[in-house]
Amino acid sequence: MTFDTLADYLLEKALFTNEDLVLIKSYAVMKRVTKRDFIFKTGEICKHMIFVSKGLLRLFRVDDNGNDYIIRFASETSWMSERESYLTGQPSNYSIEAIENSEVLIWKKEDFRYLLDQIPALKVVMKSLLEKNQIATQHRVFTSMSSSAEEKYRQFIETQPGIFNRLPLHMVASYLGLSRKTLSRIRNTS
Amino acid sequence: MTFDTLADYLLEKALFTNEDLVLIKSYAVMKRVTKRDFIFKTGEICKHMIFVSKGLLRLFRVDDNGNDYIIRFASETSWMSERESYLTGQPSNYSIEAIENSEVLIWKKEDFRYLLDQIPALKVVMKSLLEKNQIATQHRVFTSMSSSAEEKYRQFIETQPGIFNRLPLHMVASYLGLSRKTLSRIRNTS
DNA sequence: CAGTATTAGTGACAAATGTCCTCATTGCGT
DNA sequence: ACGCAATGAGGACATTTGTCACTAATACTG
Repeated sequence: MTFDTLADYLLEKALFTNEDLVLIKSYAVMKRVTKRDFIFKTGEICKHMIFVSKGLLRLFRVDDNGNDYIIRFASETSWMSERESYLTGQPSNYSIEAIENSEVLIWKKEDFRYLLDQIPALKVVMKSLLEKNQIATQHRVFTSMSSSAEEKYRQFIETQPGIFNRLPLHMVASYLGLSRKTLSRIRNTS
Repeated sequence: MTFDTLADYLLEKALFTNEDLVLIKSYAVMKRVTKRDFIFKTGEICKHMIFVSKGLLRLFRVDDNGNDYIIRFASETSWMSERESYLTGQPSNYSIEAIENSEVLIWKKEDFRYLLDQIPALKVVMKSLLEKNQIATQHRVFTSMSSSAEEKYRQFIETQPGIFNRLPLHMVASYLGLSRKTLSRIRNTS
């Protein structure tokens, strides 16, 4: 069942009592989304925290020319939300879409804040997550500047093997900031 | 005096009692660094939190070919540290160097953690800082993918005017992930 | 104040990457 | 099962960006 995935995940990360888990669950809404469904659209204000129990999501942004750039993916046992809008309360420039049929758990922002206050272990988990995310993003900035297209591609396969083979190549290109052409060139020079 | 800059900064951000400020100050060590001095070097473990009272620092990383890439700058009333090493306790891939003669306040990691525990206002300030930093970094990832060299340059001037005119151009190039040649081309096509 | 290091610019050329288009194949929805 | 949409590849060409080498101006240091 969908919530078990979260429970297992949490218990792996920190000490949660059964009551903690029940409380967390009580505020969660389970949602099934099918491939290509939007969970969240540009212009909306992000008022939810999302946990992916099954499937795969993408957070992306569209530029003035209509090209889209994937900021990050979230597969099973990953959290997803648009932090900027979530924190500032401003309309978001990003969208969240399901790449596969997925199952997610959703909490309202206020409820999640309440849970963070009530359950120290949850706070610890989320804080460590943020830190890791920050480190990963900074690393990505460095890689995007210092690595060739080919290196970026190889690194992506290495560091995200589980996700890589579930993605159409144009999404890999979008994530890496490359054109499809460049990507297909790289692949045929290996 | 150096510490006053911090006090003013903090009082602008949140409510601090006089005792709070005295406590924060009591753990701080003031340091003057001259242009080109390193505050922190690759390979070391980052065990300090730094506040820039005066001057300008850069956090950068060198790749295998010896090219360096600036991750971020920190001028007066900015915090600086290498979060990754600071959090993980692992040797850092980054260095911190003074671009101008600067004055900084330095706290030991343990002391700063203690201060965060003792002074809720400080925690609030630092947390909000992290969030802003996260948002800015994510935005930078998007810009690095979606914008041309020229757009990146224009955006940098717009968003960091105060820092821009204190930097040699090759550092702007390094921050933007461009070659010096590209940057000078851009500047002469305006 | 001399001398060295730093900085900005540029020409010639090479390499990387992008754009636009076409085509074949796969796979999904009705 | 059929048909359209999505996917992956690639040819031809344009554009961007980088590399290397050199010059000139400026700024800093002893």
